[in-house]
Amino acid sequence: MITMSEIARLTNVSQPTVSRVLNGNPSVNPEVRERVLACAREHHYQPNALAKSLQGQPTHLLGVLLTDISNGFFAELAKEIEMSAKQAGYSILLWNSNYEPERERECFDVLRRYRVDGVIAVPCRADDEFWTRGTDALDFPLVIATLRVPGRDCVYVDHAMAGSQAARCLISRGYDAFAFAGTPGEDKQRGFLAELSRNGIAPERCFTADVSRDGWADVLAGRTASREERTGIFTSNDLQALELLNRLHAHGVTVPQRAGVLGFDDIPVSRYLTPNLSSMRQPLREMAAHAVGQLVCRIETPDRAVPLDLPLYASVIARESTG
Amino acid sequence: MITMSEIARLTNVSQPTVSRVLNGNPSVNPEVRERVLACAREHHYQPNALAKSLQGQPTHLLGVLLTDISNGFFAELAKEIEMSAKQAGYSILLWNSNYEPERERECFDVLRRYRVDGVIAVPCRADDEFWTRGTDALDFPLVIATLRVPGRDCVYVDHAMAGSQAARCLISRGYDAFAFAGTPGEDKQRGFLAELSRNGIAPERCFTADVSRDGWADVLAGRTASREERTGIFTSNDLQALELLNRLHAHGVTVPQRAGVLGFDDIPVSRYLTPNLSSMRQPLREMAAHAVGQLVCRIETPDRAVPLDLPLYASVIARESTG
DNA sequence: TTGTACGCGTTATCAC
DNA sequence: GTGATAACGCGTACAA
Repeated sequence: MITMSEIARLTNVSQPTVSRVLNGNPSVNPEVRERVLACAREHHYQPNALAKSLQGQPTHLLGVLLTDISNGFFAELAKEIEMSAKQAGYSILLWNSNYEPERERECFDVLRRYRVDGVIAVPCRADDEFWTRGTDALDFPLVIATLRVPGRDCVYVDHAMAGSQAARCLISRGYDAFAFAGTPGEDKQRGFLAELSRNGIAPERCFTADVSRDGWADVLAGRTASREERTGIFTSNDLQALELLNRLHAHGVTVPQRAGVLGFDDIPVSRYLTPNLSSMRQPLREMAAHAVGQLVCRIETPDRAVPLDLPLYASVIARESTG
Repeated sequence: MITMSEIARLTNVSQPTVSRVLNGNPSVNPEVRERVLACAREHHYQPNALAKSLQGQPTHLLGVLLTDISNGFFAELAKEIEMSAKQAGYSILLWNSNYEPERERECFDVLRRYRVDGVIAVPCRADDEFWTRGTDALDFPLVIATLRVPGRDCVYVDHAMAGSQAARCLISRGYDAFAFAGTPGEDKQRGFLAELSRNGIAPERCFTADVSRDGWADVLAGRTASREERTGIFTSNDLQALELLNRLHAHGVTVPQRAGVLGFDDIPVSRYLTPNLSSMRQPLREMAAHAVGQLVCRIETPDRAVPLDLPLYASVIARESTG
């Protein structure tokens, strides 16, 4: 790959002059400028970004640490991040943790080696001290996406609020029994139960299916089939909703008549199902744009940057499965 | 971020000695070694990968150019590539072309700036001269994934063969009318028709629905509903299959009794549908492993590298939708 | 075993 | 307007 010195040699000028030309410095003889530019074009010159960064210049590299990019949700997020970053002039170094905390640390070592200007991360767990210790001397700004980590810059969807919206949706559709499928204790469940409570429905009347247990969908479907009431079910993500629809069908429970199902994430296939799956959409593009924006702000104008703790809101996409 | 020179200063040795310690060169006084290592650990030293590469050392960066990572198929591919690359000691610079050829060229400029050691690419179109001109002086080895580009290293699934397998599957299930949904002229269609032909079924008897036309699924479903025969339908990807299942349902066509549906890509949701969607699975992991392997071989042992043009084969995953 | 000197490609600071 | 020159962090001769 051709270098500035090489162009200088070929055009009989000094290397700094080449640098001036290529960086648009006006104080260069027009003739020389043309000669140099022509030579650079001819040889497809591209500046060595690595050498630049040796002089303390930014690398224009952003590390993006995800748990699992094969998950459609994170894949979409990655795409939005990549697009926002590209627009801001940054390239993406991608890393999957596969939900293994050790991988996360490994990632940081590697990203430091490449002197990335900043990192956007989706931690495996928000409560890991690796992420929470805000005082840790990091070599670059870090923005957390999809999770709230107090004391750090973060953009995330308010899952408790989402749970609450889900409850309101199911209540308004006339369901009179309720169930939640997900991980007991998670924010979506808390919000869901709280909203039911506010509407005079005791939390005990809401059955929770722990999706980490095999056969949870079968159990929940069976339970739904055996009851008189119409059950409104909120699942923690769309794949779980699909599995549940499948089991409900097997148990002869009609959707949305006997049971309503509301998923989460609004994966692309939702709209093609029979019945179409109602779901909740996270504002992915906004999340990505805010994350990149905050990161770039921290990088380029650190003094003007202010801490960011930005909850965004999911929205209900009502289709057939909730009537 | 601490540098070797800085460690040298703190430990009262010269910078090259630090270099020797950190690179495991044995000819260093054990005491000095300990002192240096301790200092390095204390300050979380990480070598500057960029400075290394300035001396002609590899960057250990691989460019990965995809059309659209938000597509579940490419997301999975990206994950497998990332895993293989990580194992081989490389990191990933990710870029989406969004199916825009100009973006592809842009990508190459950027990747050259970062002096990536090699690139794995999924071109928008295999016939673009940008990809086919094998003589183009590239600055790094390039491996094409998912598409065959004659004269270049490539790993891909044989789509014509896949079409043929699809036909055999549907024939064996007793369907006696056939349809293909996809882009007219694509390899899968060619293979599908050829295999039907070999089994005494004239290509004219196979209806092709052009998925680029709005309402194709409705048309195909209507046509299927109006016929006596049981129709075996092969779709170019699973999302199309989902849309079709939806329309077939609307037209009262029972699956798999009156129509069989075989998708392509085997996206994760397939198994949760009612009926479960039969599909064809591409060997993603193998494709990624071969691509990375070939690339690493070209990078690290260029003399031993031989051209690669490797067709892989998709396999039918028979579920309920084909009976 | 250790230190000195140099070069990689670039930017920046000087003189001229 | 232009060309020396130093500096960035590192590896590698070579010298001691």
